Amino acid sequence: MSRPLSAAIADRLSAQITGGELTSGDRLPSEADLADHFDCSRSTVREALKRLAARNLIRTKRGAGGGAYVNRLTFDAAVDAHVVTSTLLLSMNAVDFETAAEARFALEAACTELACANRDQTDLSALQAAHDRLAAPCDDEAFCAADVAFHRAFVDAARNPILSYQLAGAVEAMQPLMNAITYAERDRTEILALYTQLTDALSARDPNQIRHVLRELQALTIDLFHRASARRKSR
Amino acid sequence: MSRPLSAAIADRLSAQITGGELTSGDRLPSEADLADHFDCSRSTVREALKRLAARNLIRTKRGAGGGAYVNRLTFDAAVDAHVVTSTLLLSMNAVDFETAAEARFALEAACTELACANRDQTDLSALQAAHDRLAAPCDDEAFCAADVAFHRAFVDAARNPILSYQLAGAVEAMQPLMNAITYAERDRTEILALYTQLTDALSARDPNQIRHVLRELQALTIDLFHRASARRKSR
DNA sequence: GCATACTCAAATGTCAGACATTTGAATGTC
DNA sequence: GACATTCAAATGTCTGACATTTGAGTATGC
Repeated sequence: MSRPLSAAIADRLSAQITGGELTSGDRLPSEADLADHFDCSRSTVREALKRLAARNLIRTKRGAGGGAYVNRLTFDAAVDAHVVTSTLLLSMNAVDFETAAEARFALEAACTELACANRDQTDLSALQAAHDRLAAPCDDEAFCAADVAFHRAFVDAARNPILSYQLAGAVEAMQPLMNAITYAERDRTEILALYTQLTDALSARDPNQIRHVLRELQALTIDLFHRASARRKSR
Repeated sequence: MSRPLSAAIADRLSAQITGGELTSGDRLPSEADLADHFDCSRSTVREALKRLAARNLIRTKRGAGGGAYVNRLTFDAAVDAHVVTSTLLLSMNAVDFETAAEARFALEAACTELACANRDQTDLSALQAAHDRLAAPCDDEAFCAADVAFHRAFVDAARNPILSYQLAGAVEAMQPLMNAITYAERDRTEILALYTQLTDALSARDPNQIRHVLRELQALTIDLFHRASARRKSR
């Protein structure tokens, strides 16, 4: 029995869902029925169902009319999963900082044109609000959270949910790495100045200026990182 | 008991892994020990472990010296997960084609600069190979596979694994939607001509030309889609 | 001394049956 | 018609058992 039965059952059910045979809102048979159908015990079926639940493919309800229902995958849930995976990937694979920063800013630059074309007054407000929180005196954790909010506000300005979803992974997964910088480097005025320029450029719908600021931001980020690691090494 | 115990246990273990308390290669206690520690039955622990396994956080081995080991998340596994999630997200949320295409080509454009800077002879060969497979007479499925290979070769030319990982979701998740086009639209010469231009532009390290071709590709893709759906409606 | 075969114990994988708990729906009462 | 009661269908959990896998130690044969 090389492959556990519970995994095989999970695969078959999962294929039915991803393949469209079972669609959002459908109810799976009860655990007892599934056990009967797959000719195994209820525990085995349960383990299979837990695998699906962990991947957000189903949700289970107790009581009468309960059971396992095919989940509609929401953007929020997908973003969460993507962020977790990306973070883990970075932390487990010794990706060097410059590669990560390069990817991050390249992806962010991908939003430039669309953000200029589609940005709204609410986007500018969100950007400004995040900027204000960054400028106010705050602890490192709050600063980082506001930093993420700033970048997400920029991405969201493109008004393309797919793009926002894809980039959330890149932006938020960098957070632990960025933390290493801001925790060490207390002088945040340089970053803030560039953020101001970015906000202004988006307000003016000036893609070239945005690209310019992003390049500078990337250079500054990498520079800060090198300064931080040099200081760490010298101790 | 609002939240199932098995889910709570899964959360706690998962937090230990993502939080770095348990790192790649570490062995979790045996199911019996965990059951003892969490003061619950072995079945409940098992359901929690299956949840972790489904998310690729652990792998389990049977026999002596077996048990649950913290998995090292590989790029391949992360890409797979990302593609599945992205595909599901698109199929379950009635995203209109133009939004998806817009996101896809914006992301692809994000690779332009890096691809021009870092592209290698092997990248050009991979691109050419995919192009050849596209040009040869082949069935729709093979055409689509080669199409994906072409786009991934372009992305990989940026030589940034993080970027490749992020974009795999966008490129492959579009596949089902693209299928709808190529299956209907047999004339592939237009696409192939643009692909040739893209290959040449990358060979010449000409970012402006690449951006131009990508814009044309996006326009063509959307146009093909409209033609296909108009034809579908007229029947 | 070395290779092979055997045994053993520690784990996970599976099963069967039981009970607890939740919850919507049917039913009954006023 | 509004409210309380009962019921049955599910999931959630527990217990104990057995099957299976597998590495490590041990014995055997040469």
